[in-house]
Amino acid sequence: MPINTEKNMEDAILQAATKLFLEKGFASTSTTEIAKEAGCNQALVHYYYRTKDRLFDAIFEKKMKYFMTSLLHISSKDIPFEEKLSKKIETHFDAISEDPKFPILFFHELNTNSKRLETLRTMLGELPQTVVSQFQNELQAEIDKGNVRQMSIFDLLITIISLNIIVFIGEPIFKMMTKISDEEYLNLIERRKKENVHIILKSLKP
Amino acid sequence: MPINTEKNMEDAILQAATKLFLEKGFASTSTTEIAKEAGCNQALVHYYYRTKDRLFDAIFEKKMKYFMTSLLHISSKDIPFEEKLSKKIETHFDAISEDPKFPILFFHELNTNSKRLETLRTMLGELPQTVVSQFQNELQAEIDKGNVRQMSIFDLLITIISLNIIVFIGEPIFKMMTKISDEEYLNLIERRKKENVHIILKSLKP
DNA sequence: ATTATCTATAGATCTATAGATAATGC
DNA sequence: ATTATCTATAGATCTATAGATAATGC
Repeated sequence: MPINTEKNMEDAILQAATKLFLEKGFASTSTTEIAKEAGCNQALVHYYYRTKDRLFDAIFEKKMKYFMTSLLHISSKDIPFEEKLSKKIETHFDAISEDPKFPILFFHELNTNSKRLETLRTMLGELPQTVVSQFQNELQAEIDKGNVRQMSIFDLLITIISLNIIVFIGEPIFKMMTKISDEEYLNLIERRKKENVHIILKSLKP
Repeated sequence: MPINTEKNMEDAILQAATKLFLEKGFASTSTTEIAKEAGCNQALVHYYYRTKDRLFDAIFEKKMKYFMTSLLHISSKDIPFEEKLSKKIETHFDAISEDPKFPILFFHELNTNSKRLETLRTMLGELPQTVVSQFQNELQAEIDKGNVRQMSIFDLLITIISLNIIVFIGEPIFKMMTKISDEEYLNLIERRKKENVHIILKSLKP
C-alpha cells in the first residue's frame, strides 16, 4: 500500500519505516520494503539515513524517550499522593495506548540486541536523575506517614510498567483466546486502565 | 562456541537452535549459525528439520505448551482458595524462571508473525477447556461467598501473567538502570515472586 | 542397504554505494 | 550549483536442495 501523499520523502520514509518496524520487528523489515511502502526506490532510504540501523535508531530513540518520560514525569500539582499516583499510572497507560506496538519492540530489541542497550544507556544519562528521586521522596514521605507500606520506588515502577504494558503486548493472544472483537478489546483496555490503578493503590496499603 | 559433546546430532541442533532463537530471536538467527553452534554443517539442519520455520515450531510449540499449562494447571488439593492461588502464581513464576528468555520471544513472535497465532490457536484447541472453567468455578465460588470482589477469571489471569513476566522481559533494562549484579538480580527475582503474590491477593479483597 | 554427514551450489534475498539524471534554488 | 531521486550493481548473506561420501545396522 505505497500511498504516498507526503510532500516530504524523507519523512515518508521515516513513517514507512516506523510502521514496518512496529509491525514486523527490526530484523524482518528490509530497506527494500520500507522504500516500497514510502513510495520511492531503495537507494533513497540510504541516501537519507545511511544505514538501516541509523534509521531504526532515529525512530527508537525518540519513542524510547517518550515511553520513559511519560512514566517518570511527575505532576507538580499539590494534590494528595494517591491522586497523583493514579494520574501518573493513567498518563503512562495513555502514552502506551497511543503507540501500542512500541512496548513489544522495545523489550524485544533490548533483549536481543546489545547495541540497543547502549542507546538506552546514553539516553538515560541525559535524563535528569532528579525526576526519579523526586518521585522517590514523595513515596518515602507517604511511607513515613504510615500511609504506604515499606516498598522501593523501583518495585513500584516495575509494577506500573508491568500492568500497563500487558494488554498491548498480549493483544493478539488475548484477542484470539477470548474471540472478542476489536471494539470490545478497546473496552477491555479501558477497563484495565482503571483496574491497574485499583490494583496498585490497594497493593500500597500497609 | 560449538562445543559438541552430544552423541545425538539431531538433538544438538535442536539445542543450538533453542539457545540462539532465545538469544537473538527468530529472524536474526540463521541456519548457518545454528549449524556452527551445533558443530555440524548447515545442510544437516535442513536434513533433520527441513525448514527453519519447522525447526522453530518444534521448539516454540513445546515451550508454549509448557508456558500455558503451568499457568492453567490447578492443584486438586483441598486447600483454601488463597493458598491455592498463591501456589498457582508461584508455580507459574517458577516455570518462567526456568526459561526466562521465552516470554519475550513468545510475545514478540505472536505480535509480529501471524503464522505463530495459528500455531497457538491449534494448540489451544487441544487444551481441555475444563481446566480453565474449573479455575473459573473456584473463583466464582469465592466471589459468591463474598471473599473476593467481582472480577473475571480473564482479568485475574492477565494480572498474573503481567506481573510474572516483567522481571524476565525487563531484565537487561532493569539491570542496566539499577547497575545491580547478576547475583543481586536473582534476589530481586525472588523478592518479586513474593511481591506478586502479595499484590494479587490484596487486589482481590472486596 | 540405510541413515548420517558433507561439499557445492542455485537462487533469492538484502544492504550499501557509485554514478546518472531530474528537480530546485539562486 | 545543489539537492533529490533513480538505475544498476557489488558483495555478502541466507535458505534449501542435489548429489557425493562416510558410518551404521543387518
